[in-house]
Amino acid sequence: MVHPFLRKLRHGARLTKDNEDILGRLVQSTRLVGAREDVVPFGGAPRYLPLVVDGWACRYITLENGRRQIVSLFLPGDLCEPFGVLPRFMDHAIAALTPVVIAQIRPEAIRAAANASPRIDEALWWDLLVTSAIDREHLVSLGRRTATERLGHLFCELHLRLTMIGLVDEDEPSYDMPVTQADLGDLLGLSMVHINRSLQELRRSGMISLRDRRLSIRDLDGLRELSFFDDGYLHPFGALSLLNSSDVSDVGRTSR
Amino acid sequence: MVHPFLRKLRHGARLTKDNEDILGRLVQSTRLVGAREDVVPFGGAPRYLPLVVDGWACRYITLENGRRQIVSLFLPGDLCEPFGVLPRFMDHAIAALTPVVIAQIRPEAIRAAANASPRIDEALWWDLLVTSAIDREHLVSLGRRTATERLGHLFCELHLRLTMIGLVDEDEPSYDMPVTQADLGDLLGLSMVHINRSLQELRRSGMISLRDRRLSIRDLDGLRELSFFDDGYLHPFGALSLLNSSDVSDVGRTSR
DNA sequence: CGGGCTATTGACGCTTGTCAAGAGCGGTGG
DNA sequence: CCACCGCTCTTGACAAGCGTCAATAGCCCG
Repeated sequence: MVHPFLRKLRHGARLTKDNEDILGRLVQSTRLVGAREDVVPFGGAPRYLPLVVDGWACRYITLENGRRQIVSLFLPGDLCEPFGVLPRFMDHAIAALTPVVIAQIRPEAIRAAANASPRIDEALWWDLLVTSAIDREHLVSLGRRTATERLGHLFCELHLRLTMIGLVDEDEPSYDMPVTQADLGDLLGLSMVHINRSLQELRRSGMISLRDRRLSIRDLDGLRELSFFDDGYLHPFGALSLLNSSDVSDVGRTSR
Repeated sequence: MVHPFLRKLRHGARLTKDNEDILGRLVQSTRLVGAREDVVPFGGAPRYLPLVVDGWACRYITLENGRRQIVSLFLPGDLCEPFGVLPRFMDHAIAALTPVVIAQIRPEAIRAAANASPRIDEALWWDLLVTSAIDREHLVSLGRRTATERLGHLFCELHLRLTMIGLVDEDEPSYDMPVTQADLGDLLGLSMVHINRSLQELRRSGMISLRDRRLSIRDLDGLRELSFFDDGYLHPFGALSLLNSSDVSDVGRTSR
């Protein structure tokens, strides 16, 4: 049972056994948070960096009129704030979407780990870059994709992110999607009703099936095309060039 | 004439003269990019971190069907990528919205600067946090704000960001807004036509005036209320608590 | 058996997009 | 000097996407 944090960071740098020991020690102190509870409330000054060990969480912002927007989705292995610093004031909140196990990391410790090894440093910066890229694609979805495109794009992204941490059943790819349609609405900037209708459209067209919080992708290529999904932003094979980690052969990618 | 990069970072940490010298040396190598040209193209592996010295730039992503979304807006003093690393593959592009002067920074140099002084380190991480927060609010706009709210929020944000670098005329606050309505559409996830109509609505209601690429804010409080603008996310008085930079008295803020 | 949460469906209306045309303006070349 | 071009802004008419309101059904759990 490899820790999801390690599973993910392995995609960002070639970690040695030693590196993984150091990283593993960072995530030992954990606590449980119930579904729909805040992991870190709005406005506070957190004392630890939260990292999701198990379950799904999110970052959200609530407007004064009650409208809520989920800004980021956190899966197992995801660090909820940039490593290395603690915000002095939370301009957003972190909440559990399902019951979650949260590891609490001290920023001094994670910085020390980065300083201890260039590969850890590389992995952590890679993670920061990928996290930013995910948020950017999310923003593009809200700005320029239709409802079904947003859903399709999300499902493709989750397929990749969950694959990275070994949570996808690969023949007829399927994975658990333990969130309500209301949550999906808040995530994708749509109403719950419209999410429901768009999901049905995706089902009718044979792209997906979704029952009992389990998503099966029936036509991955179709879904990718429909939603303009290009996996380049997830940098599946490393993204940094500060270090010369040589062995990065070229990866076939859309070039425009 | 203080460099806008310094003007901005002063809001993030108490920089000494020495600190500022170090930072000033980072931004000495510059080049010019014409309006509408790419500063860094999609797909490339940049060799420098771009920083805007003068003019306005943006980060954008184009979908395969031609729709464009501007993801971030860069003003003078803005670093266009997280400090400390170079992406090995650009999943987006950086473009000039007006003619811009770009400083080219080597990531090793900026990391060395961060290591040379805790205050520089603090300022750079503060900048990273503020930049992320701006992107998050942008995402909230696209997801949960109407057209006029998005415009109002943008104008409030620009008012603050431009104030930080001394580009706002403060009696009847006004500033230059050198972008086309089409650009605003791509930034706010709307059509150019709808931007035009929404701008007129803001004019008619006496919130703003906008002529010859100059924006005047007639009713700042009204604009803030209308667009659910809360300046907390810009962390105007420092945002980190890694270092004990003591003298941060409490700042009055909306508490939820 | 009843309450609460989630998913579903229908009817209706508003926000926003699309298409198209025209006006204003600065630059350029004959 | 004027005609022409290209860019931006503006306006109108219409259509489409999505939100809101409301009602119902299914399910789990007490």
